[in-house]
Amino acid sequence: MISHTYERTFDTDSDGTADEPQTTPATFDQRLNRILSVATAVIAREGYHKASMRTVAKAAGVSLAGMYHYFDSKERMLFLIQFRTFNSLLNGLKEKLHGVDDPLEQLRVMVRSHIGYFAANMDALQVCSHELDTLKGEAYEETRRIRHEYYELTRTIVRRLLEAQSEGRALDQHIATMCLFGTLNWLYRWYDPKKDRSPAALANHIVEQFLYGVAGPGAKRKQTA
Amino acid sequence: MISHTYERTFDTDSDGTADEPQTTPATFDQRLNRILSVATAVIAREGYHKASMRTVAKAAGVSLAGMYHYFDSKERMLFLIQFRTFNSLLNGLKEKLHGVDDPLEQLRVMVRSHIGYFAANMDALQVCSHELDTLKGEAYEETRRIRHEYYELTRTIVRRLLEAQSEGRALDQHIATMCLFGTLNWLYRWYDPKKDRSPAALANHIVEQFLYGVAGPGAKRKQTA
DNA sequence: CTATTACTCGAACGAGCGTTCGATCGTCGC
DNA sequence: GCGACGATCGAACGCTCGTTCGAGTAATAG
Repeated sequence: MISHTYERTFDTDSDGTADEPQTTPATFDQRLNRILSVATAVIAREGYHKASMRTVAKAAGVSLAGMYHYFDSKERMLFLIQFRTFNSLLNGLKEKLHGVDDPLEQLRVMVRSHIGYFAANMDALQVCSHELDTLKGEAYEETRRIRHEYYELTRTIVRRLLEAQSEGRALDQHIATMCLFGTLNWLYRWYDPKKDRSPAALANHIVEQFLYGVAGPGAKRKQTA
Repeated sequence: MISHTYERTFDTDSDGTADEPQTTPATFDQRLNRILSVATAVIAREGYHKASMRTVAKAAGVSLAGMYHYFDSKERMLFLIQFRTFNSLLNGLKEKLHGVDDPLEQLRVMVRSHIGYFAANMDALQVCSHELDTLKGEAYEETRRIRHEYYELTRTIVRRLLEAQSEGRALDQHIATMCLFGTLNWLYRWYDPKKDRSPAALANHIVEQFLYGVAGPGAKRKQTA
């Protein structure tokens, strides 16, 4: 009853159209997913430390004690949210990147994938961006591994982009990548897909700006003081 | 004993070399500043909601009850930290921007100023970036006003930069500005002035990349799918 | 029919929280 | 000398927190 908490199916379609009759109204995973989804919304709104298990339980329609049949602690609840989100994000990117070789197109795919995922899972990505350093110990390391893989994937794209332009500019690939992540991870502070322009349009804008800057391609350079 | 809490001197040099003999070891403002400085460090490390008044008091070398002679609540303590930081940041930028007319040079000044301030006040800027939505009501509005002025100042620079290049690219000034802020506000997650390159070098990199992108000036364009 | 299992919950525990109270100690104006 | 005041603190209050416990229910297996 402890170790089963996240070894079960990931990426459930979250749709209970099974062929079995409704002996139980939902499977364990479906109920777990619903609680995690509610918890994600609450934590996104109030922050991890301020959000209480009581609030989440009430919002999810279960008792306080009932929560502890799905995870053994509040910290593990956050871990599940982050782990699943990072996993989805990474696997989605890997999938969409399959067969794409041109680094410029790879960048487009990466940014579109990230912003698309953000638009579809705003709360989850907000929690992942905001509570990056909240987890401790082993749980932190486990999420860090996934994030690092996501980072390496992106940095490789950036490196190839930087190599493609052979001018003497010494742009550091690590800094360039972190600037891109800064742009993307800051989205949750201001971007609202329902009010602002579409995710696709935003992705195009960000790619364009990341590639050619605000001064535009072919702009005359001034020396750097 | 309530209303005096932040109408006093800002921008204190935080250096207690007064000419008076040491009747009291420090003035009220100096002690307040020291407590706020310690509180900033603790909040930067643990986050606002997890950081307790007891922890801050212990770290500052005062009793728990003694804290409440300097601010009437924990929330006001955070407000003071944020208000003073945003004020310093904004006033510093305004000052450095004085007499600079070229928008390209203005951008350079803005990024240098921001990163310079960050390197000198990492904890404060981390707290301001991370706890942006923690304050509520009037206190939130007051800090928002300063942030908005800082934003407008930057957006004007970006707008003039975008106007300078008359090509048909439709880069949105708001999005472009938020991308820049994303890059800058995300610094606290990865940049360490003691290990990484100097603030000046980082500022140059970011300006260069923001202006001309990673594909470089004069790069051949491909149409956007 | 019975024993087991999965699940849910009300109630409580102990710890930590922000804040307040009342007393104490110096320092200064008078 | 003395009352007022700024500053400080130990102790406590009331509350919320994460977590646990034990009882209860319904479905399942033998």
